[in-house]
Amino acid sequence: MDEENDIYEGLRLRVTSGGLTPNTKLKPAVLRHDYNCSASTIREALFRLSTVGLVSFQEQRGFRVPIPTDQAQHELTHLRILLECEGACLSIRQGGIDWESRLTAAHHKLSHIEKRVRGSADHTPLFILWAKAEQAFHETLISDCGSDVLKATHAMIYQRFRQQVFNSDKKFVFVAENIEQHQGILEAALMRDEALIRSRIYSHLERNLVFDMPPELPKLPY
Amino acid sequence: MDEENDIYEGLRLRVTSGGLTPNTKLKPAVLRHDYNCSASTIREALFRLSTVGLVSFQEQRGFRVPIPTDQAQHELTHLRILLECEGACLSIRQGGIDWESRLTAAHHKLSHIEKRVRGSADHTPLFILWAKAEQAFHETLISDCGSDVLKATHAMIYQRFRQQVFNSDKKFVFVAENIEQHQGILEAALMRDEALIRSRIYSHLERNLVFDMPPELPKLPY
DNA sequence: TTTCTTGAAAATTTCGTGATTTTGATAAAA
DNA sequence: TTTTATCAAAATCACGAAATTTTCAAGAAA
Repeated sequence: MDEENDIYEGLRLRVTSGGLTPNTKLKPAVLRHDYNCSASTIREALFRLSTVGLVSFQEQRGFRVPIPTDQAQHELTHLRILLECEGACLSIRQGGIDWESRLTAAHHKLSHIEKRVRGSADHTPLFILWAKAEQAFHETLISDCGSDVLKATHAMIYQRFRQQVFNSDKKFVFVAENIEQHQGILEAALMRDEALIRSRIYSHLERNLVFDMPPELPKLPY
Repeated sequence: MDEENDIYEGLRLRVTSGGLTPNTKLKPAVLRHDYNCSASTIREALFRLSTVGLVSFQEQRGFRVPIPTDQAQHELTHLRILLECEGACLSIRQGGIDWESRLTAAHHKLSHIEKRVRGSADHTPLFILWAKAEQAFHETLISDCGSDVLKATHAMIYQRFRQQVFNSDKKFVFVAENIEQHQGILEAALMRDEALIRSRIYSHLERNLVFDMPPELPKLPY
């Protein structure tokens, strides 16, 4: 089980950003050769991935790479907004200098990569790097919310979101506006302005909402 | 795998509302006899349960019934509030007569059981029945939100919440106020009053929040 | 041609076993 | 008394193979 986790991570990477065609069959008997282990071990890892929605599973029909749909993209984006707004606002209230510091650091790394991406014609080679940095930034944003459950739930949704957009036809994973949007989110965090950070997180993710969102929600009761 | 799912469900019921002492070891070699299958099959089901947080797992140390903590209870309650408020408000906007009808039906069932519970001294025999009806009511509440991801996420959190309170010392699973609170939520839904239903969902779950909640959140940006 | 059956090949699920690791009791040392 | 060492019993993990189910191509019937 030392390696079991490596296998899990390896497979996760492949189904989220490995360039696999959606609906591709994932056969334990084949994949075992790539990881030098038995089919059962692969099966177990795939099973775990299916539980979090990263591979689809049908009994007696094996595992497949999930098919991206507009509906799924919308739903995953919606939940990301909900969880990240909540986590960011709680972090603003509870986080200290340490949080600000870690967030600034994460943004610095991300920003550096994004500027390199903007310069180069082909984004592909930098993609893995960028994806890691972007994930780190968004996770740091909610890191001081004080809720492991919220963070774990967000991590699950974020992974599926990343898989969805990477595997969809319109693979415009990187958009130039990201740079200023990430900047804006960082600023709102340092200003400790909850309303502003909500609005900026929403604007940042908005383009992934394929249907109309409900116009406006009233105050939360807490 | 016909039975695999039965085994999964059976084990889920046992760890969530089976009266097992927290931290109890779950040994595949022992449990296999209860389900008439091999240890590997049990292991696989336990693994799936651990992925959603319903059993704890440490490599080379096997599976255990999770230990309830105040922190976990608080976090699970917090997320339930967040997801149910969102799901209920979306259902108010998008749900039709059918939704109202299903919700009324679910409440009717729940209400009937709750009145029986109030009368009897020992709640235990009715508990399974009540738990199912209460889950059905809360799931119906968000059923027309239009997001499978939101519903699946809520289901996961709800299960863990139920396990948490059932396995905690203070096992006051049923409180008399539930009756009027469920009634109040139903009314708010039928009135299509989003602010009111948020407030009532919050009040309903509030007593499970063991720490202070942040005072107030501003408007959401959408 | 289209639809339905047939059956062999392929894939999936379940299972028992051996290798490895942890556990826990007992004894030795500090 | 407290801590450390030892080692047998118990539990966990990975594996390969048997049993079951699905897939799909080729032939029969409509």
